Parts: sequence; C-alpha cells; structure tokens
Amino acid sequence: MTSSVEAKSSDHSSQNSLSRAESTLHDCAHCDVRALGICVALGDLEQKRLKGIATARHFGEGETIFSAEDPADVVGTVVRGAVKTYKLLPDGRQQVVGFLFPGDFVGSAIFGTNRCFAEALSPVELCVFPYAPLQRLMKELPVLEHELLRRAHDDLDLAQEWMLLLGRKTAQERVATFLCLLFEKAKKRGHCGAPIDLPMNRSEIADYLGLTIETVSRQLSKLKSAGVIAIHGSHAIELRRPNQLAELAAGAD
Amino acid sequence: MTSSVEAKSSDHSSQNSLSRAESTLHDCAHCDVRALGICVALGDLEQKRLKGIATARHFGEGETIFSAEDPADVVGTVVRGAVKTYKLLPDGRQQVVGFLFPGDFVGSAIFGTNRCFAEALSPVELCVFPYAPLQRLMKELPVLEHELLRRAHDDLDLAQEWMLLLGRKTAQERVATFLCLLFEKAKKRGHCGAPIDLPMNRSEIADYLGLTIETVSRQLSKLKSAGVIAIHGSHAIELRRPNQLAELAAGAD
DNA sequence: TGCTTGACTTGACCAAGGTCAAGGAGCAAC
DNA sequence: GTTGCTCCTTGACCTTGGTCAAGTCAAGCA
Repeated sequence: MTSSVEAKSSDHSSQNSLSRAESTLHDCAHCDVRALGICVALGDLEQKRLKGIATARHFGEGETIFSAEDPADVVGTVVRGAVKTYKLLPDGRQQVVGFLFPGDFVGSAIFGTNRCFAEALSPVELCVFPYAPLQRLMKELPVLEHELLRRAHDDLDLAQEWMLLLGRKTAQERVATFLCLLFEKAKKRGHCGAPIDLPMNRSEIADYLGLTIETVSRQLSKLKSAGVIAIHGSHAIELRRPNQLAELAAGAD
Repeated sequence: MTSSVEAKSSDHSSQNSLSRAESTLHDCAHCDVRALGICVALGDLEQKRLKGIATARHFGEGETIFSAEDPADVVGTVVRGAVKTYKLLPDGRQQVVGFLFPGDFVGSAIFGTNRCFAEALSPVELCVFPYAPLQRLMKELPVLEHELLRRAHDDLDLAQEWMLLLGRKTAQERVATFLCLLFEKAKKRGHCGAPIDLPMNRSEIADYLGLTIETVSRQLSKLKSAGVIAIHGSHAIELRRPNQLAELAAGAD
C-alpha cells in the first residue's frame, strides 16, 4: 500500500530471524552509505585500514543491539535499517535519546561500557569496529579521531536542542519539530518529496518527545486535518505544507 | 551568614565591573584547576604548547560570555566562577543546557560558530584558547584531541541523562536529581560536607529542569521540611540525608 | 466471511504542574 | 528607620497533557 518505504525494504536474503550473523564485509566501493558514514572523512589509505578491522553484523526487527552497562562491543556505522537508542528509569519509564539511520554512527568509541540501550526498529545491518582495534586505529589515524569528535559535537548539539524541546516546547511544537527532523534527515539521505516511512511506532515517538501515545496521535490528527501533512496507513507520512510545519515547530504565535 | 561559598568568593582584585579584561596567564603550576582541566591529560611538553596559546579572560556577574550564531572565539577552561549555557526559542522561552564550574571546558573547539549562549553566573575567569591556534594544536597533539573527545562524550551522556529527566521525571525527581548532581560535582572539586553555594537563582534552576520558579521553590520547601536538605539564605544548601535524596532522584516508589 | 489480535484513534475525565496574585525576606540607598 | 527593589515563597485557581476506556482499522488466519 505505502509505496515509498526506506528502511524495512529489500531484505532479499533471510537474515532477520536468526540474526546476530557476523560476516565479512561487502566491498566498500559499493557500500550504500559510503557518502554518509565516517569513511567519507578518510583518505584511501585510512579507509583501507578501517575496512581491515570492520565486520558486518545483522539484527532482526525488535532485537536488542546493546544494553547499558554492558561492554561497548558494538560500535560502528548503520548501513541499513533504523535504530533507537534509549535510557531507562528503574520503574521502566523510557526516554528515547536518538533515532539512527543509515550513515549514522552508533555506540561509543570512548567509554568501555555502554551508557544507553540500542534496539533495531527494522532489520538492521551494521558495519562494526571491534573495541581494541578501533582504539589502536584512533591513535594511529588522527583524521579518524577528528571525525568522531566532529560527530560527537553534532550529537551533543542535537541532544541539547532536544533538551529545549523536552523542557520548553508544547505537545504540538514537539510533534512538528520531530517531523521536521525526520523529513530533513530523509532529505539528506537523498529522499525527494513523496511520503517517508516511519520505522518507529507511536509509543517510540512518544518516548522520544516526552509525551504519551494518545497525545502524539491527537497532534498528528490535528496536523493532518489542518492539511500540513498526510498520513498513509500510520507508518508513512507525507509533507504537504513544509513552511507551516516549520513555523509550528519553532513555536509560531 | 552562609559560611561556605565557593564560586562567588575571593575576588580580591576588582575585575568584575569593567571585565572582558584580557591578560597574560598566571603560572600554570599554581593554577587552581590544574587537576580538573584538560591540562591534566597532557604531558609537560603538551602543556607548555597549550599554555603558549592561552590567555586569561574575566567576565562580570550576569555578563554574556558568548552568543549563539556568533564566531566561536571563546573556548577554554573555567578557572573561577560558574557559567550557564542555554538555548532560546524565538519567543524567549529558555532552556539551560548546562552549568559549568571550575575545571569544565566551555565552548566548542569544533564548530566555527556557537550553538548556544553562555553567561557568567558570578565573576568568572576563563583560560581561553583562540580558535585558529587551537585548531593547529589539535592537529599536532593527538592527546589533546583525544581528551576533548572524551569530554564531548561525557557531555553527551549528561545531556542524554537530562533528556530522561526532562522527558520522564516528575517535578520532585527533577529537583532531587539536580541537587544530587550539584553535590556530586562539588565533591569532585574537593568539597566536603557543609553547605554548598548555589551560584544560580531559582529562575535558572527552573530553566534547567523544565519547570517554573514556583514549582522549584515548592519542591525545595518540601525537601527541606522532610529533613532531606537544609536551606541557608536561599543560595546555600546543605545535604542532610544523601541516601533519601538519591532515592527520590531515581524515582523511589 | 468472520474471528482474533495488536496498533492506532478518539472521547471523557483527572491531576500535575503552570499561572496569577499576594506576602515576606534580604539588602542597598537615603 | 524606612523606602524601594529584587528575589523567593506560598496560596488559590486553571490548563495542558495524562489516564482510562471504548471504538476503529488492517493483517493474519481458520
């Protein structure tokens, strides 16, 4: 029904059920996220060194990629699929701290243990760099470390932008901001117009925005009936009035 | 009245009014924050190189240190005083994204322009590293870049922890978590028992916790009458029952 | 074709925290 | 002392978004 799917599509082989499969890497030259991942910042020589320690890993939809407190053994680039990272309170309350898409870097190359959880929202392929070799490589390749520093600052800025959203924006502004971010990210990955696929469900959106599923649903309905967006089957959303959405996101009076 | 002040104290010279004074650095060997700043990660040689580009700058209480969108010309270590960093919405709503104390690194060594605002909460002394020389030094000294990467990850983790607070914690849990963080940071700076000084006012606490000043005040009063803390003159707080405060912060049932 | 299931939507009601307003404490100027 | 000021506290009331419950819709299956 929804024509334009991004993340969930094209798992031609059957790797989603018995996942955690580790395999040798495909050719970097044909990598889907070559222009988006950390590789793009490296020269040919550095890329080759990085490829030397990389392995491909697959995770099924809903599968935990890593857990807080565990050794940071999964660190690398999302090649295919979508990932959510989140923190938990003792009583189970959840805060999603990030949604990651192809090209994004997941996990901490610095801490020895994870500070949050990560879960596959769809069948996911990661290009993973094992801890010890990555540490060594970071020491030997300053450009690699510099690229990681640049990304850490980007992530920090986004997290602080999200603090502003969680601390000071209304429900309507939060949902509008979230959609703006999704459309922007999709655009960066080369997506033009057309509906984008939401790989996460309402509950995960709610946990990202500090709201409940009911409030998210109500605000989406409101945006839909205002003609700002169109919703196709609850997991595909089309942007109809970009300017109006941006105004709502910033807190138009 | 309040005996133990930290940040506001001991400005023996008169540099708070006509601030922005730039001066040569004091001797690093006698630096108050030597054990806390980025220097501690460097060897003697690297420290000397870093000192070579550093200058001291002073800011008066309430003075803006830098603004979002401006060139990132103030980047460095807080030597004395306290700083708040914050983001703004077009209509003036404010979210404090961090309170910085002696030893903390302020500003982005990566972006050419600031992504947030910074303001002195008390007379502040910074050890500033000018943009271009810092960029050069980062390339030449991998340990320096590594230390900045480590701190960026620490900051990111704290920001995500704060997303959890802003998105999912109750008013009581937020205030308790905030106080825990302050006491912890004070401890790290060598503070033992005794009341700690709050360099920020109620409005700034509220803007950090996504609350209003009234709610902050009510929750502080509640903690006070429960005997968890004692408040001396509204800007000094004493921890009476650490365990109970920690339980409240985590969301004790 | 109808049953079951799970995710989403919608409505009615409720409460945590926001808003508005009054009062108090501390402090500097006169 | 007292005036004025700012910041903090407290109380009364209100609003936004949460809670609870019922209804809708699509997919999978017998």
